[in-house]
Amino acid sequence: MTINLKQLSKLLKLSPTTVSRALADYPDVSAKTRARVKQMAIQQGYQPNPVARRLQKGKTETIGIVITPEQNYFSDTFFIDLLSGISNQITRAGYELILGVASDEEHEMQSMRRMVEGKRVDGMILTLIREQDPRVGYLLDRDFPFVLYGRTRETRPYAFVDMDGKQAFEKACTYLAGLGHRRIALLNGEPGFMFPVGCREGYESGLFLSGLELDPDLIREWKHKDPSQSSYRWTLELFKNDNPPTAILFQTEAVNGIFKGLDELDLQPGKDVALIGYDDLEIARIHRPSLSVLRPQAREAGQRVVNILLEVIKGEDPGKFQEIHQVEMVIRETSLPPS
Amino acid sequence: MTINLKQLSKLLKLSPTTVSRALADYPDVSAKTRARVKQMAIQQGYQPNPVARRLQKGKTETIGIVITPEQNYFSDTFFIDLLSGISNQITRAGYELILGVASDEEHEMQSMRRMVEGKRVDGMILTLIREQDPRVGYLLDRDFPFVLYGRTRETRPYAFVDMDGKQAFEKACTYLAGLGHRRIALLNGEPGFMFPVGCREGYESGLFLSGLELDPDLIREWKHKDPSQSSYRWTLELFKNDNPPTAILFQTEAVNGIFKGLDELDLQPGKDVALIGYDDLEIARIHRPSLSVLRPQAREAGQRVVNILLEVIKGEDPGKFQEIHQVEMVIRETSLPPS
DNA sequence: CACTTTTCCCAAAACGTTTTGGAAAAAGGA
DNA sequence: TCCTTTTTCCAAAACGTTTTGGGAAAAGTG
Repeated sequence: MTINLKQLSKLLKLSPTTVSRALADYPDVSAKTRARVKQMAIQQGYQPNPVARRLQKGKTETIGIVITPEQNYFSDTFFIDLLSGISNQITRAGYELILGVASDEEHEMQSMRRMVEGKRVDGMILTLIREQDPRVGYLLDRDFPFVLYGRTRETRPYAFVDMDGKQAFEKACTYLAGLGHRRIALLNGEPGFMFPVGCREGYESGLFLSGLELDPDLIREWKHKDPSQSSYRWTLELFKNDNPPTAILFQTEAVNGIFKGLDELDLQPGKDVALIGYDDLEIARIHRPSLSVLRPQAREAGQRVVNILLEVIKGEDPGKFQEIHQVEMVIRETSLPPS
Repeated sequence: MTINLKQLSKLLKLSPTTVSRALADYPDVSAKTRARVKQMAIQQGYQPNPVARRLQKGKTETIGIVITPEQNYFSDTFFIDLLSGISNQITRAGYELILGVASDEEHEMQSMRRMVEGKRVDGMILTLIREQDPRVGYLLDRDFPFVLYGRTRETRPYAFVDMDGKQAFEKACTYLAGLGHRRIALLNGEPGFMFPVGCREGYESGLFLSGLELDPDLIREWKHKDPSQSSYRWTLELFKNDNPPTAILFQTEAVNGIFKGLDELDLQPGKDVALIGYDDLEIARIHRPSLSVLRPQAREAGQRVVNILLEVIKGEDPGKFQEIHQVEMVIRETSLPPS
């Protein structure tokens, strides 16, 4: 069916060596034959067999990622944007992306080990990072290239691309305080993961900068397994408070539960309670009133993750690549002053 | 770092041939040495280099899939369930899943061609199938193994796993008619794709079986690019009708727009208008009133797709594998009799 | 015991590239 | 013209497996 290096070289009356080197633009093949080779290669539709090249080069030209749908509530756009950016750059580099789907933490590790120890990938991309993440230690221990989308508690240097959740929540919090809100609640992500840590820091820092007191009653976490239900219940509890909040910060994934809770309490989103979510999901744009959000640039982040990983695979020092991306705030209709 | 076949065989004082054959359970190696080899392999953590094996075997042991997030509104659970079933079986077979992410139809084809012509995969899985789908012709023309999740208009035999949309919508339609509904609307998927064809057939057949007239005013399509907005606008239009419907059938992806439209019209879902969606997304379960749905078993379908593809790769006749899976109906709170 | 069959193992080839280490031919320098 | 340098090409090795095609030793058969 498709042509071979040997067959191609026979056609050209050249050695496979020369053909290979011509295609790779080595200087020791004359411009004339190089052109001749390239033309014939195109004409014959020659493409080097990637498996053979991988064997010879000792590289798989492949990058692995493991997703955990059960834990990571699959926000319609966020993760797909990230994946899209990742895939984009990987293809551009002539690499392959292999995907593992795991149901829980244990299978996640198992799937990753299969890729790493089975020599199936040159590098790993990690998402949904925990505060103590065994994957990071594992990869550092065997000096295997990887990049985190997120951060973890680890003293050894490693490469990561993270969204500045702290800055984002600080910005949202001071913005609301600037509007006159004095009671601002935080519905944070599940404990154990790293991202909510930054969110909380930003929230506390925002309160502090605005001269507001921290009230532990206004902070709670929702569960990955059941974002809507857990946030719904919390919303109801929240307003049993003698001194209920006038604004809520949260991750947009949990918005359905909050809407439902507010609806039940006859509170109008935006009017009676200001809302700012993290992640610009579709629901945020189509809901009436439309939801003010913090918008991370997931696609760009995905591209950076890959570019960095390729550098690390080349042997660059991972510690050099530690990026924290700013998050923009999009003001829509749910961030009004208190009534 | 990790051990080699040659190194392992040296350790065992055997030839690489024998070690390889021992591990592959060939009968021409004695039980004793086979046990010895296996034990040592485990002890040394030997794993055959997949790239080398692939070269020798002339198989990539890899399956490709291309997703198009822009077109395929990524329902939180449906596609992930499918992917999860796919990944599951692929891993079990010792294969790899490589993922392409394309932004549109053109890139979708391009990404697939890269996998096929670049000899990067042994087979392809296709989703989101169009009525006239160039991918199918392309793959049939070069006799390349593939399985469709869905169907297309193509006379040559090919393997597919499809959900019985016709049966599902017929069931939902007759159920609603049985409750006394006489005006049942259909908000269908985007034309050009194959799935909505079956939905419409089922809808029409359901009307017919219930002795109801078909009213073209009650049928419309939403857009993949913008499910909520398009369904929202249609909902508003629908009830401008002199003789508005008392029930709506639709794909759950479009539910947000419908809810929004009904809310604006002061119509209560379930009470004033019965609703049955296709796909059991999270929103269906958490919404109050909870949404009655048609529930395809995406995970099982994904597993079947892979098992079939592996058979086709082995050389089995694709025409033998044409499966249509039944879809169950889950009655919740939005399918009451008309008031 | 001589012959055949079975058991157990292995050397060499093959998969399709890229890299290594020249070598022949052409060009340049005196 | 002879020697050196540059240009241009290539044979052979290597990557790590599996498969092919035996071959020697052990076991069975008469």
